[in-house]
Amino acid sequence: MAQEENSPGTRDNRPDEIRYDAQRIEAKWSEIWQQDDSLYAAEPHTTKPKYYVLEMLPYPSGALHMGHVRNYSIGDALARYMWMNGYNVLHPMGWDSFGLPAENAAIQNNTPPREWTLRNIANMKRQMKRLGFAYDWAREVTTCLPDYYKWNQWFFLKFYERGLAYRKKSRVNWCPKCATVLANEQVVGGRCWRHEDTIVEQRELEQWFLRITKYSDELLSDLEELEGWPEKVRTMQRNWIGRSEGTLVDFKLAVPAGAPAATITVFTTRVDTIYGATSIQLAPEHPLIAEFAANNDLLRAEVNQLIAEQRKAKEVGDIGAIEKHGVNTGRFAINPYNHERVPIWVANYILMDYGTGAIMSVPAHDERDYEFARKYKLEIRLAIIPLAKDIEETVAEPALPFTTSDGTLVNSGPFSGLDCDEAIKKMAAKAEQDGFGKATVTFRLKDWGVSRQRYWGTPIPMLYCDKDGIVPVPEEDLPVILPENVDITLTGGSPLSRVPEFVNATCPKCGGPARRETDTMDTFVDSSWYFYRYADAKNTKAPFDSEKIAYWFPIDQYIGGVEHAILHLIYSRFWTKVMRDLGLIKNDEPVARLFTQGMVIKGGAKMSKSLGNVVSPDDMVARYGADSARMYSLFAAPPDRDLDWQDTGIEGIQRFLGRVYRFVARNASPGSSTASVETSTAARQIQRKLHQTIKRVTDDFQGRWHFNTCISATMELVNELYSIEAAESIPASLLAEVQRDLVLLLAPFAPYLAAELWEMLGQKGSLLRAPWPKYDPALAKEDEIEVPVQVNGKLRGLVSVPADSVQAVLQASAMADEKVKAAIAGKQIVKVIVVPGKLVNIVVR
RNA sequence: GCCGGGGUGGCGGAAUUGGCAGACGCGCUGGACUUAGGAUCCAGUGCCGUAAGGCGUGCAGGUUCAAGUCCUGUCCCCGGCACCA
Repeated sequence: MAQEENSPGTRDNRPDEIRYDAQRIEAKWSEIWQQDDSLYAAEPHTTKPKYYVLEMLPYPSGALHMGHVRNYSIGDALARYMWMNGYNVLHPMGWDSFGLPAENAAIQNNTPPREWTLRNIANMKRQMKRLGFAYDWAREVTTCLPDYYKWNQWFFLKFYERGLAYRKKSRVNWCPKCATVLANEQVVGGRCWRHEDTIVEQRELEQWFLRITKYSDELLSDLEELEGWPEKVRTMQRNWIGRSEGTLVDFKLAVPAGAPAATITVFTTRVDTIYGATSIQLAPEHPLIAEFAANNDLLRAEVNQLIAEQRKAKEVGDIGAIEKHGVNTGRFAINPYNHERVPIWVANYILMDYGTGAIMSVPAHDERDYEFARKYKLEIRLAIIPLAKDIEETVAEPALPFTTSDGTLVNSGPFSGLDCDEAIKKMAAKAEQDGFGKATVTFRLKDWGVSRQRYWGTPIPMLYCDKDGIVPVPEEDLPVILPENVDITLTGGSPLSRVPEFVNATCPKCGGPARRETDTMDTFVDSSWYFYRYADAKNTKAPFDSEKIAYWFPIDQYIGGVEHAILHLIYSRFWTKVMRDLGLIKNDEPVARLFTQGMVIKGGAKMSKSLGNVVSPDDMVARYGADSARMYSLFAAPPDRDLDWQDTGIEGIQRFLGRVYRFVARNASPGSSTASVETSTAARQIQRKLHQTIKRVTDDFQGRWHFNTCISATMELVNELYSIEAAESIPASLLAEVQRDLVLLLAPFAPYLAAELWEMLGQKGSLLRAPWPKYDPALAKEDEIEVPVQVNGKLRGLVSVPADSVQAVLQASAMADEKVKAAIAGKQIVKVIVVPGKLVNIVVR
């Protein structure tokens, strides 16, 4: 019988007690695992099917938080399960290690960003190893090192060659706290994604953009194919891309005869309602307004007011909530369909950055226009009669005509009588034919601004020559190394611009002096393709070998937080499509299946320093062990939901692991039991439970990933073992089987304990390559079941019958039950419903 | 406003196809072992009721022999999008 020594630190455990000492076991195996870095390596030449499981790489902020532990525990359990099922598994890890916090830390602590970052990586890597995650560290990717960012620069040059990277001056989002530009995707409700209290300003700057909009249609349509992605994420991306079909229509300004007439182009999805247009509404920042206001200070002031209102609304984060407010410019435009003069207004609900910044206002068929028209007493003119079925609900307020439903056109000249759908087509065709408009598609998605006015990022490999203009750095000169010992202050402008050795360069075209681009790349560039690098992390000749990508991609399972649903996950889809078009890869999409796990919260709130409810993984590991911390993060909730961390909950897991440990330790060398599985009902019961448990855990891995129920199933098995063990001895052969399988079932969740018990059972070789247990449906089947008996739908009794009992037997047993007899005594039986294997319901009157 | 997800004991959560609501864990109560118990083992634990029994899955209806699960309406919570023309 295995025995534990007393640990000196604990109060005298009695010597005959076996104690689960997680710290001792985990220290021992940690040591063994450190010796062999190839332990979790994928096999280079194998006939096994491949499986690429990936968790989103962390930013090296300093230490892991429980959200990481949960994320990696899910991925690690899956990786181990797939290994045990005979797959060639790729399970790598890396560091998204460029970014602002390193720079901010540098300013605060006077530590260079590189040093700060590498120190954090070392610590987090230590934590990951201590938690026992099975990563192939030989493939580690660190994005802030030149061997990685060189390829960011290389890709940038390829993008540039293809016109997918370009420089332009435009209004961009500026976060004063970050002291840099932000991409549209990094602005949330008008605020910085990293500084929720900071309102993003607009600045006019010259910046580098990546032409993601070239792929708008494909990014949208391919979402349909991503059946392994959560619907929620697909919807978020669909909304973000924001495709909208409509028509552009040119309204000419009404001017005195002979004068040149400017044009206002409006975008509308409902050109069929254009005969109901009673005004034009311009965005306050529309370029034409400067002209209108040239000699009109009052108008200028009023428009400035509207601009201020829009800005205010953005700050509040609810642009729909502000009251509609507009100004009549006193000008008119001509509706090209009916040649009618309509007044031109400026309104605070029109956005310059969507469509054309100008709309035709149709109060009768648009809610916002309706509201606006009523406020300013503009004409409301009907152009659509809704279909009969919609009339009752839409014309609830008959005083004024209003409907947004489809229907039949009226008051619409030659188009009267058409259905809306047909009218849209014909009217767009008419516009195109007569040269005053056309059908078009607009997107909400904008090109990706990647310039950042900060230091800690990939230098953009571009030069500016007075003679040759913008000149790309030649490929052979890559990488453009990010210099060290740079003075980082938030004085504005890029820190690199204050490093003359960096800025001053030679033009590769003319050999004359050139100036280097001093902005760095958005860190989302780094994470857009990092998972390809894992397939060939050490390649110095290319970002990767295409053959290797063809083998590993797409990623079979990607796991991470939903907060990246539109940032990282849309950029990396874009990057994949560009790489495909460059001929580097074959796959259209990077990720076949995506899983977004819930957050780890405490006391109903997100963990945060200010709330003081942060749970530290190091602390949990020290108190309960890595196995308990990992397993609890899987047990406390299904992985897609938020998890409320409770310290008493993790104690329960530790207790359970102790029960497993003691059971196996006590019975590691089974004695000579005379009982046999065939003769002992208790043994049969254990055997059945074992096979049922294997089935449940296996099914959950294959299907819905509810690891919480996997773990409770295993707990039930252990509870059963305890209750039987006390009563009688278990046949030696069965005991050996059940111990072995129990350890295998735990291996994905509690790798340390599983390794220890595996050894204790005298098993040789890595548990990771041991085959996952198989269940036998015949052995899992119940012989006898308890069937509930209802009378009028209320539970009145339970009868024990053979599992395969036919209806008649079930009914007879039910009728024979004393409680049931009492319940139906003196009543007339109307009907008896018998569902074999489920229940009996007797309906009486 | 639109699109997702959710609402079940004191708590985290089970119930995959309509078929014993509350698995498993926490907490709590009691017991055993013990010099000791914050270790371990055993038992109990939805609510009301001494009991028989009744009531229970946000709320109100409906379908059904049978509803947490299906249908209609409604309220609340979380996440995303939003004067998107």
